[in-house]
Amino acid sequence: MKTDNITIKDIAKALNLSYSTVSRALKGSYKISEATREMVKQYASAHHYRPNLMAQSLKNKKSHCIGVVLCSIPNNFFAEVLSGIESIAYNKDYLLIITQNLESYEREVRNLDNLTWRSVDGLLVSLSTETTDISHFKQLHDQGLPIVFFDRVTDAIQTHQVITDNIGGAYNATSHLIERGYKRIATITSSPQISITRERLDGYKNALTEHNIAVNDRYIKYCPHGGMMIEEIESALDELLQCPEPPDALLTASDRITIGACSLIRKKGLQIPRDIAVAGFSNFNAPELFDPPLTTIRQSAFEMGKIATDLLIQLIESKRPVTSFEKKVLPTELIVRSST
Amino acid sequence: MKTDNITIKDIAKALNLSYSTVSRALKGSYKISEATREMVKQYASAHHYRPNLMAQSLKNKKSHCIGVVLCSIPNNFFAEVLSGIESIAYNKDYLLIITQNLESYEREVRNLDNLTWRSVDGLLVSLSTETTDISHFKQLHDQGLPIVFFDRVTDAIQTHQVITDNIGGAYNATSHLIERGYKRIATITSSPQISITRERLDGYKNALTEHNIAVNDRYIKYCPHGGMMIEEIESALDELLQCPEPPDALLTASDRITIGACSLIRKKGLQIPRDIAVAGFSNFNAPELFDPPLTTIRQSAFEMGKIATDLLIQLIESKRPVTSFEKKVLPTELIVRSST
DNA sequence: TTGAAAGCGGTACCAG
DNA sequence: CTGGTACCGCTTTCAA
Repeated sequence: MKTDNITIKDIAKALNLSYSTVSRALKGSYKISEATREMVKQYASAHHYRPNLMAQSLKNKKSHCIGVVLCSIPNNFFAEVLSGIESIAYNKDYLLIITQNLESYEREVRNLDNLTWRSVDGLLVSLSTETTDISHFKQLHDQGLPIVFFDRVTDAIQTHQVITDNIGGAYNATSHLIERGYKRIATITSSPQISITRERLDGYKNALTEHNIAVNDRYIKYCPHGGMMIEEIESALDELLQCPEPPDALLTASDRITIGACSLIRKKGLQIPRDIAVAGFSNFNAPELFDPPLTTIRQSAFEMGKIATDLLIQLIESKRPVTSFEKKVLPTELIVRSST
Repeated sequence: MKTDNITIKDIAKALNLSYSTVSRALKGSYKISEATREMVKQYASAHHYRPNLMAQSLKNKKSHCIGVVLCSIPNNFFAEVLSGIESIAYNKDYLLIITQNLESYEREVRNLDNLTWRSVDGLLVSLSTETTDISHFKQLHDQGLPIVFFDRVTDAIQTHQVITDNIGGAYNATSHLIERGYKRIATITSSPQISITRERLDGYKNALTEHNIAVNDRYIKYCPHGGMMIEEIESALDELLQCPEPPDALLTASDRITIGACSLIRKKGLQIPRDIAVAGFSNFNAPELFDPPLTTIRQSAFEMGKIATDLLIQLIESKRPVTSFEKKVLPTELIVRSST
């Protein structure tokens, strides 16, 4: 099976050295003569020596694995993040274990359990929409497992965070709608408990308030499962449309909600933007092909994955305990098209 | 670090048994008295015993890891496949190592090298558009590494394959275009060397021939990188439009090509389907929102991931060498919308 | 600077 | 049915 790799013992025998000498030479230890180190290294590379990672893991209690916790792989935004994660992880020779929880708290817990069993060296986490109790993460973190949160984060655990400028993104989009002349701007957003919802809502409210428009709670609708089920988007939309003064513009707070809402609006025979304008957070790769071309708030998803992974690997490989943590905030880009 | 798991030795000490007895009891070996087996199992579950996977791997030379080789994670089709792979792998307690090669042969080889170093138990492979020489896979396969190919496959290695009914999908779409009255049907497809290109082209040609339309080679354009670079789509499209008799309909053979072509057609000020009709392979989740709503050939991507993973795990866990291999062909669904 | 040996956590063979 | 022990491949004390 596999390539029958040569081991340290083979090298030792061939060179008439002890195992330990070979091991030290390969790691470039200082307590080794230049000559033997060179000899060993030469022999090793000539014979394509590759350390057995399982043996190393067993010994060092380091698996060189990173666990990824997120809701759904085929979600455009997360797929792009994953691509960024992969690009860094692979260059630094970390292996990825990817789990998806489909916005279920229960699956998140179960996946986490599995990941720790696999003894990952660190965790990249974006919380599920259902998650409020984060003790499963807290416990691991307290035991010393490095964690970096991205996108949907929590302040209850002291560690690095990489997020989008959700406040700014929502603020800009809402301001844009206001400047376009829309008066009754509603929003359909994700579940109330996750960070991105709070922040996007803040940006939305800030923009309204600054423009002297009263925030109307009837114009704010939540999708407990982040739009994973189309029904929750539909009922949110229906409630909005049945308002005495139905909204003339809509800010949608995620890929799934944006697409779902557009699709439903069309099904109801309404026209965008004539009947209702739509601007949404979305990382679709072709929003200009939509009918009408969609005004989107685009996030730096690939970048987010790269930065989070970089930070995590720093944590994992740091010799001394890290005590100061960063909160990286990535810019959004508002791309105005004819849906608004 | 991590949960300080209890080991077999701890159990042995606590119960005054030998390591081997405990080990056997846990694996449900027959040569163990009912009484001790029960006792051990009880103690183990009471103390949350979890076998150390690294130790097991080292001993058994099985990593319980599956390596995935594909071109790009954020590609809709592959993201869906991945989701299917994850769903099976996770249930069967396999870990995924995902690599992307961005359609580069060189990266594919390098990734593969890394995967084998990681000593994966098996491989799920979809070839890059650049790949013609598959000796890197062949060598591993000859050494006994289980491999299942999906989507972009090769017949040069005797193993399971899971593919889309590309011939049928392209045939149906082309026939549909013919029936709609289009006379000059062109196709922009992926690189000539990969299986899906050949098959989709066959389906396209079959449909034309059956309807007594001559196959015109000037109407067949390739994208060597599967449309990864927009320039290759653009030059393909330009050449088509500059034909003496430019096509009145276009069959696009992948997600990226479909989106890219639509986008370029629009940029050129042409209208779909008035100036040129478009039907394409695509797993976008909202083709009905496009302008115009897009006629698509949808593949069973999630299903493909599930089946491929199932087959691979069967291969991995099979006691006796497997000699008969399956070629699973998954149906496509032609969804007619107004772009044709 | 080098070598011998213990041990990481399991598994499996050989005795009894 | 159970215990003892060698070993998977590598790292790391402890001696020399």
